[in-house]
Amino acid sequence: MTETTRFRDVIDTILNRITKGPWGPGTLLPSEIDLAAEFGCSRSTMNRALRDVTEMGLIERKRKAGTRVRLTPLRAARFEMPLVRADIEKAGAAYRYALIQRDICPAPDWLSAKMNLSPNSPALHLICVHYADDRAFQLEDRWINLTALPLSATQDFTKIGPNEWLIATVPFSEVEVSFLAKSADALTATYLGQAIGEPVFCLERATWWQTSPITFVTLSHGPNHRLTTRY
Amino acid sequence: MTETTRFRDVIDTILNRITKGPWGPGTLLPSEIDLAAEFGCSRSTMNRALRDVTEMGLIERKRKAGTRVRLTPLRAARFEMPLVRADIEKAGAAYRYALIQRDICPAPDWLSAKMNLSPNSPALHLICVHYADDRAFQLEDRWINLTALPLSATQDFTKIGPNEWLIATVPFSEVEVSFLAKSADALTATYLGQAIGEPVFCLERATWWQTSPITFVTLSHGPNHRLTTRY
DNA sequence: TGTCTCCTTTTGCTCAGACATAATCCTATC
DNA sequence: GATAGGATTATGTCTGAGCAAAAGGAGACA
Repeated sequence: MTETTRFRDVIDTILNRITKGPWGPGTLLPSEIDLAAEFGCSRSTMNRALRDVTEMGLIERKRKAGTRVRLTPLRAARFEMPLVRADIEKAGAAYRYALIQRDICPAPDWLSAKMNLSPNSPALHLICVHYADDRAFQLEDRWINLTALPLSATQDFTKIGPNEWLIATVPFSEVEVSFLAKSADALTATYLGQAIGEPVFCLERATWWQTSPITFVTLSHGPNHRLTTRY
Repeated sequence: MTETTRFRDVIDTILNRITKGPWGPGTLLPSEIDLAAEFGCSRSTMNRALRDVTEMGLIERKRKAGTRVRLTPLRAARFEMPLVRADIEKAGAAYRYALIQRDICPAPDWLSAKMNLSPNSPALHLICVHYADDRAFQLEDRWINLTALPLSATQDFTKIGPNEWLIATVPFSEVEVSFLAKSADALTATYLGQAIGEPVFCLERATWWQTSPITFVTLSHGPNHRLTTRY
């Protein structure tokens, strides 16, 4: 009698066979139909199980070629990145936002290179701080491509942060996210209340919409910040 | 004529309605059946589309209560964490591994607390370095619960790293991963070739198997390391 | 008023069958 | 032997139907 659901059972068995069982790295699994027969379920169910295992990063599937256990069984983890506001309010703190600096200037070279902008195209440069109970929680250093989003030049960012405005305004399509550790520079140190050179946990996010670059942001966090997930 | 697949079209439309259309945060969507009728597809297809959007983190679903747009539209990102070896070899560098230190001692308090170990239970403590072309790439500081995995005490970790051994030996079930930025301590500085206090990008991973704690590891990376994903 | 039970709605999952599509394999042809 | 094209096969997707499980709501009853 199955306690849990069918496809979850199937997934468990598959995981076991991959990690300890006979299906070592590189193994070509039987076809969906054969597996469905073996497990006594329909192909739909087997398909769903195998799709889920694929998402976990353990197998690769190609039409006609079949299903193969990856040579390097990587595990993929999902990280949720809520709005700063939600993040702060969920922790029970009061959220406050402040615009520190606002500039319109040609995009610097590193930005043009990273986002594939035409050289010297105009950009809106914003620096903001997000506070949790009057403690600085996150420093936001954002560039917005004015060619793609001229509307942002007239937007007043003193009340509503650029992040929330962008989410409400632009549909996302392509996003590149990076996590890294940086030394606090003068600006970061000042606003996050750290010493220069102290480690800062940063998230960089570049966003495109149908190949047109929209925005690039660096989010720097205060000390001891960590991003966690379970699975 | 649909260029792409049906459920992908449905997803796109749903995303559009959420981000710009009439379905603001908190909206209660129509039932699967009604939506399927509106979109001219079967409930299965609609179900898959809605499940996918749920996975993206934009909506929440509950039986009988219905489907609701999340108040805080978080976006989830998937990060792949391959084996160090695979990571290094993919970059075209030669992989080398070294065991620096091996200890058997009672688990320290912070570890017992974090992993929910009984106090002073024996643990195997390993420190290893992973090199890419003779440059130190990653420092691995690992604790293994000897009560759950007594086999590891007799395992020779001078040739094969504990990570690869564990992956091949223990089926994983519950994993907690954190990213954070640390200051390099003496040990890290020595083996990663950095100055003390320099920022280090760290990954912490705790692993359980059926509620029994298996291992806790801190992976510290050299300067300028970053973890990136696109979606 | 409070609580307990039963009913209904909505999502969760499974099934069998079907067609579409990619990619490999094989064969005919030059 | 090389190449082009068709047959084969495994996955990708869709359908319509049905049962299961969760949970809100209504009504009975103390």
